[in-house]
Amino acid sequence: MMKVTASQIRQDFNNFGGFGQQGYGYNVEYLYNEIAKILGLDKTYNLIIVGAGHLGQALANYVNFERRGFIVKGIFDKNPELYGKELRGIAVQPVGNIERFVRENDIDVAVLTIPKDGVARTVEILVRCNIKAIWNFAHVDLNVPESIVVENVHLSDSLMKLSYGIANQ
Amino acid sequence: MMKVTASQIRQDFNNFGGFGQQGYGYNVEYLYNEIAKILGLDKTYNLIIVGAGHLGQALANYVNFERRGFIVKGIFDKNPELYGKELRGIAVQPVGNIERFVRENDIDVAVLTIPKDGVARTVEILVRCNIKAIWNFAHVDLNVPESIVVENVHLSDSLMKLSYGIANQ
DNA sequence: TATATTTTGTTATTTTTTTGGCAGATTGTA
DNA sequence: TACAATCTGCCAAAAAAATAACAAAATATA
Repeated sequence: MMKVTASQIRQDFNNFGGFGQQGYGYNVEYLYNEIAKILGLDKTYNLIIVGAGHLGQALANYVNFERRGFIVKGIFDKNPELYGKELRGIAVQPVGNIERFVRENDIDVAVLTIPKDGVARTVEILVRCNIKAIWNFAHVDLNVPESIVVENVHLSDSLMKLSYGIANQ
Repeated sequence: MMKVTASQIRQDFNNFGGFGQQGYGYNVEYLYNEIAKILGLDKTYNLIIVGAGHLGQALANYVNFERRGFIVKGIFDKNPELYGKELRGIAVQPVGNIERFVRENDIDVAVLTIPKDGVARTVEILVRCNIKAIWNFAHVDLNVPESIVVENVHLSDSLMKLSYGIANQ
């Protein structure tokens, strides 16, 4: 189903340890929980969304956040018309509040869903208040210290992969 | 800047041919266009968006589609309240219209931004009317013939990668 | 003009990843 | 109880990818 060989799955697992029992198999529930621990899904993290456009709103309503241990604490935008608008019970705030909010609410992760012109300044602020990680949906690569975890979602790249797929059957 | 060695870039290019001139270098504009051709970005494709929720709306307003040769021709949703609502000048239609629309308008690509319960039925319809490719934002893997190009954007996976990154510095 | 420098294409080497094979451990069956 | 059958962990082999090295071709410099 996953288009992966049994051998590869065993090798991959064994990079983190042995989770099964020879001759018997894997206990699926135990394995699932162990993988969750490896991925850090047993911990919870506080999160803010920067950019309350369509994508930001889609993510704010993204149910899986909680399931993965990410708790949406704040939403920010530079558009005054959105101030106070509630998404899942959380009011949109001005981006000027980010620095104080992150420091006071122990925020770990920022989701970036803003146009690229605002990215550099926003990232600077996030770095200054010691954010741990950035989930980056902006179409630029971020310039941050090594210690900050960045996970990019570059939809442009994905679209170009699709295009290549069509062009080559 | 890209954290890739010069050697690797040369190797990668040479999988598709030689684009430079020894001793002189690469003509950047020529190289850019050649890569665009390889990726199929010189052609245009007709596209529909299935699911006009926040994510669908975000993508409908996604400016880069046109730049990459993808033209949004139709938007569909099952929620009657959205019927007729215009996004970038295109009215949302009932999902029941998909089959006829795809056949009549020579649609190449479908963007799936619907909850997972509706996916199987929708994919069946898309396969039946010979869609070429699916850009899949739904949180399930699709069951389609080999000949159909599928590009998955699994945000859950990305979020778990982020989690792993934080858990391991 | 001769020589040094730069830069790509290509081949060789090294490293990494994937696959294959088998021993050890457990369950099922005659 | 003996013998298959099944399934994981681990090691070996094969394949793939990344890196290194160098020749060929162009420019820059003395």
